[in-house]
Amino acid sequence: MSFLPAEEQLEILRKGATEILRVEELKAKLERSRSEDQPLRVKVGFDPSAPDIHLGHTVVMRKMRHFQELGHDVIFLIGDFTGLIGDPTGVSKTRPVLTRAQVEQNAETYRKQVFKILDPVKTRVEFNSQWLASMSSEDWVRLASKYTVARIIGIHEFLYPLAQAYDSVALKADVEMGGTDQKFNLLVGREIMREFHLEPQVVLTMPLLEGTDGVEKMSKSLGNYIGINETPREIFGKILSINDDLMWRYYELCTDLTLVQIAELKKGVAEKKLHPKQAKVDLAKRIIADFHSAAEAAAAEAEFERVFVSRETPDAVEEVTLPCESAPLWFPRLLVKVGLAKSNGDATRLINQGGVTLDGSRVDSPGLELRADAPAEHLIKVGKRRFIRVRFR
RNA sequence: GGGGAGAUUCCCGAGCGGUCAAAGGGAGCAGACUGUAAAUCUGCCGCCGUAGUGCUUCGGAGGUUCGAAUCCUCCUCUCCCCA
Repeated sequence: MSFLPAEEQLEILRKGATEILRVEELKAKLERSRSEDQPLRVKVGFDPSAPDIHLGHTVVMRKMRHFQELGHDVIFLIGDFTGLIGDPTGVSKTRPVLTRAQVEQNAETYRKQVFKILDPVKTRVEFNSQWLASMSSEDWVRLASKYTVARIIGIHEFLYPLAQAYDSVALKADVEMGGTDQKFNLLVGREIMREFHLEPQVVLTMPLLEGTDGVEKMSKSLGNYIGINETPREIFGKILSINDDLMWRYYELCTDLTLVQIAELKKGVAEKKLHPKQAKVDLAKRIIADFHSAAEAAAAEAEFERVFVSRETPDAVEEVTLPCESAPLWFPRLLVKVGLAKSNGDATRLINQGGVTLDGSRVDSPGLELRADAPAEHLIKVGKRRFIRVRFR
């Protein structure tokens, strides 16, 4: 294995990073790694309770891949033990205690998704319960004594970063990465490693990606996320619906285009040589190609054009099968049944507002009754994008 | 330990005996305009087959009243100030 010169590696690693503490140390580590022909150990911790990876997570994962491409080892650390404590950094509420089996299952889910981005050969998956669960109270006291807190904080607020820091000790991490919200925890790792007479890890933080609303950071609980397991069609739609300004952010953090290339695109849009929608379409295709394939990305685009520009029916529509009934079915009730409305009143409202289409024509009266006494098929559309095919059988 | 302030529909926040299913804003949803963008405009935004002197909702439990989100009592929780 031959490594690129430290300077060149550094340049790649720097792209997109918010902060590197400290750059000189990273450079020194890269140089040593090169001269000794030893890869660096790059550690990133993940929460075991939320195995649905979304675009926000991929920002850091992309950087992990950069390390892999440069020949380094990446440790995908599943915080099954720290998960019990709960990270005080986020707004996370009390977490349910996960069983061994659940953790295993979540880990499996992680693996499936993670390797869409990371190189499976160069990725080590570890669980921190491996070393943390077996620690005695004495060990904990000893560990805690290595860190002085200036201000008085809650015990678990203190425990979490400490445990995370100990992970770095156990793994002898050279680099730890995380979102900017992780900075404090990552820095604790440096200090604790010093206490253990290890060379402190370099801390690299990546920006937090805004969700589709463009305001809050992307998170599952806020519902503003784009999951990498979503269908190409869904991802395409979600990306197309983000604000134009936000698209540049996604370009920077979710593609491997260089800053120069991105600036070029921006300029194109500013000079009206490139339609912003086209730029967004390209973005969506790039992202989909990463998690699925270029062919699927192209298909998603074609589908999108058909459904929204030509106003045709998508080819994959969710289907619901209902038994035939001799009595006519009140339409609003049907909407509730298939999950397109919350209540009859809600359904009625949607109809009154002209948002409901049945078999291609607008439903204009909430009093509509549908015959359901013989097998039949209907296509219902609510709003611009919700389709359901109902089958009576 | 002492003294204050408060808990309202998804969120913020008004209401302080009837005219309150509860102002206003945000979010969300639908429509118009578009590039399913943003911004903007319009409408909706508790449930009940659209109806009523209807039902359920204003932290929880009781009480006072013809009538309570609004008053009283107790309870739970949150915040602030003094020690």
